[in-house]
Amino acid sequence: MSQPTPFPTDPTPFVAQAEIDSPLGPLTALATVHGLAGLWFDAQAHHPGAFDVPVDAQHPHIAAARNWLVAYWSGRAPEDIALDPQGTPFQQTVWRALRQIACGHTRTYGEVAAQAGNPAAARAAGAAIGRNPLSIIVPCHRVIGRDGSLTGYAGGVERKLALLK
Amino acid sequence: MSQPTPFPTDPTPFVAQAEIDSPLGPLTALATVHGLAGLWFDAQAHHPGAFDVPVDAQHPHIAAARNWLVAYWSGRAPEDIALDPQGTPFQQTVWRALRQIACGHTRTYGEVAAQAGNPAAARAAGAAIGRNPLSIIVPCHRVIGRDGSLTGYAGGVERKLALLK
DNA sequence: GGGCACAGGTCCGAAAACGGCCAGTCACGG
DNA sequence: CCGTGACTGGCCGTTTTCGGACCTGTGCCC
Repeated sequence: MSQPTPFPTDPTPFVAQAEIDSPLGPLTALATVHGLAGLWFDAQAHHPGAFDVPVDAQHPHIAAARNWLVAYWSGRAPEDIALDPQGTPFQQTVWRALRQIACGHTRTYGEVAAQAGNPAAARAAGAAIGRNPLSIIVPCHRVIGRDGSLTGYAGGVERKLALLK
Repeated sequence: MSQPTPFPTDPTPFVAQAEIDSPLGPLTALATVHGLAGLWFDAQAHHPGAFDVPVDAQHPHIAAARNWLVAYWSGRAPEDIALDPQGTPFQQTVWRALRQIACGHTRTYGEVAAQAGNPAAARAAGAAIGRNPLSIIVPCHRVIGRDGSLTGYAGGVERKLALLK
């Protein structure tokens, strides 16, 4: 195993990475053969650090991510792209639930937990959301506290607010 | 929860306890509605301490244990009795494996671990064996080191040796 | 060439700690 | 009489830490 491996066990190896600029700061994209595996703001919380993976800005999944972001920032509806985030089964379930939150809507942590199968796991859901490897694309920023507070965002609450614009 | 609860979570409550004498010293027996849950030498290692459970030497499962022991000490083959030890899944598996060691035979910790599903978990098996709540009945004393050494016994190595007679 | 003693090493569960939560209280001020 | 805010105590999956009834290799002594 050569990578810093931010994930417990690592079923699918990473094959390419690249930097992508954005209005909110530079992003690092990471891909497996199956799809986009990561998209982090540089220096955000839970940033997995540097990867021992070749830089390839032309890799299909990374190019797709760039196109997705271009559309997103320009206000158009991005097309679905192949995603392959690595995580525990529970985390996968939570992230899948997040993708179903339509643009412009919000959800509470408890609701996300319920949709993930366990209404009582709100706190665990919060932890899973915090570990979301696909910033922006998986809209973890659309989850807020039951009382309406933002409560937190790995990329910084100010970014969370900006994304909810 | 009123008991000292030696077990992580306590699925089945205890319903009766009693003292039983033996050639190797007094034993404390503990029962759930499903069967015998504990049989400890007094003052042995990992002894769970006193229980807030009524003393009932006539309880069916405890009486069965007493009969079992009488047969055992007299050299006869005891009949199977209902057991209900409380523990983690891994521990249950290990204890089940122990029961399959025939009288007069021995097994190494590694072999027990293998039978429990993970050949590399010899050390963890040792820990599980040490927590065996059913002294004598579950023959944890028939497990020895790969090199033949006794290596340990919660009730004291001298008892382990005596039981292997 | 055995046999024994002895340290490392490593590995695995179990137990404890950790949050991007939530509901239930209680004490205050409007 | 409500609304608000601080505080409390559970909840739950993950992560980290810990401890051990092991095992294997080495070195020394017959």
